[in-house]
Amino acid sequence: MNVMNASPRRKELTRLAAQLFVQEGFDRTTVRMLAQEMGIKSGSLFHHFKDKQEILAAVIEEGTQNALGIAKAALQSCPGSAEARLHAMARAHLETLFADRNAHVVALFEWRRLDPAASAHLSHLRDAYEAMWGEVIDDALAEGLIHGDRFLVSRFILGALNWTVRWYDPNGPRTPDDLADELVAMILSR
Amino acid sequence: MNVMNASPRRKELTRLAAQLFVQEGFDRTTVRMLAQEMGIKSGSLFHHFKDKQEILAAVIEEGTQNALGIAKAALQSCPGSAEARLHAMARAHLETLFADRNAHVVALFEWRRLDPAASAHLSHLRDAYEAMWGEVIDDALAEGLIHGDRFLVSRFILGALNWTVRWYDPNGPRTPDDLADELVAMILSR
DNA sequence: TAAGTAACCAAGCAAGCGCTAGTGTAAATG
DNA sequence: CATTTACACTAGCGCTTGCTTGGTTACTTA
Repeated sequence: MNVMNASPRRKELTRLAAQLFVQEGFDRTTVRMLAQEMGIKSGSLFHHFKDKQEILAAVIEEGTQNALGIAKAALQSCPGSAEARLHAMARAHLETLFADRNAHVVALFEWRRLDPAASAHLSHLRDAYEAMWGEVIDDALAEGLIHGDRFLVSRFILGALNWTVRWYDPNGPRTPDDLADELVAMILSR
Repeated sequence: MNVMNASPRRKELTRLAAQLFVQEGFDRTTVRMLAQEMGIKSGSLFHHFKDKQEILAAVIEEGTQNALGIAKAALQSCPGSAEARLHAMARAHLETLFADRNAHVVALFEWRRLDPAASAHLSHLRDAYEAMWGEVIDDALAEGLIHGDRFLVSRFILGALNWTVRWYDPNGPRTPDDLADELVAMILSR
């Protein structure tokens, strides 16, 4: 059953589940499909995960933890100006968004399928991540780099960034960093 | 069966369906739930709609048609500057987004559940809507109101606007127009 | 070498799914 | 008055769902 472990096997199964959840949506993904993708039979799945819900929670937790880690690293290695930190956060956001694209798409669009217990637990992770954004945006506002309402600016920026998963093509001419820089340039007061 | 009619009865059923699709998601909404919400038995549902897919298509078509109508009206009654048209489009977008919030949430987050035929048909409507945005943004770029890549700017703006359905509280202190104005202010080059 | 454990499988259950068939009835239409 | 149309009903078919059961296999450790 392995309630909260992170064996390599389970990590790999989680990765495959994320892929299927994106392709089909959580509800339409059956345990039989998941098992087939993993090369096992559907019964065996329940050795690794308590139930289907736990697979969803594992996928979302994985993505959110990675986002937190990358954002922290980005800010730590960037003690510069508020403008530099704004750039760094935007880049970090898109970096993790496309490095773990499947997990993040699931987190963004299948969150509501979580049962209340899992949702409550994962909300804390997400809140911690958004709090980091809040600080960076506060500093940018304080320095006059951008103008507007603290809350609205945060939501608009995160909305524009998150929505990229719906249209960004990694095989196109632009890198995620290009997107981040262009968005920051667009909102900076000049 | 009523393949493509728009009787008042059917419109009301579509509205109720949109509400349930938002609450539960399309896949988890059963025909029995839909029927109960409509005050009829599940079998009777198939007198109004050919199948469950058609209900989804009706919901999305309703929302998209309204968006098109409102945007056209907004631009027609606003032959002013590019800046005024930008404001008008942003306001129109949020106006329809929250006037028909359920339908638009379904359109934004359940689009992939459409079968290919319905998706192809509705894509044209959506493309027509996005083309209107494209023109307004082109004009704003030409006049130097905003700067950046035509494609990216469009995506960022629509992303920020669409994402509002995930956090906007109509009982809060802000009106949709407030949001639209604040977003436009944020991206205008000053 | 014996015990323990992680990983897996075949089979299947109870519940729920979308949808169909066939029927009844009241109002609109010729 | 006869017919059609719109809308609703009951009953259930055929299938899929998440999950369980009872057991086997392969590897690690004492």
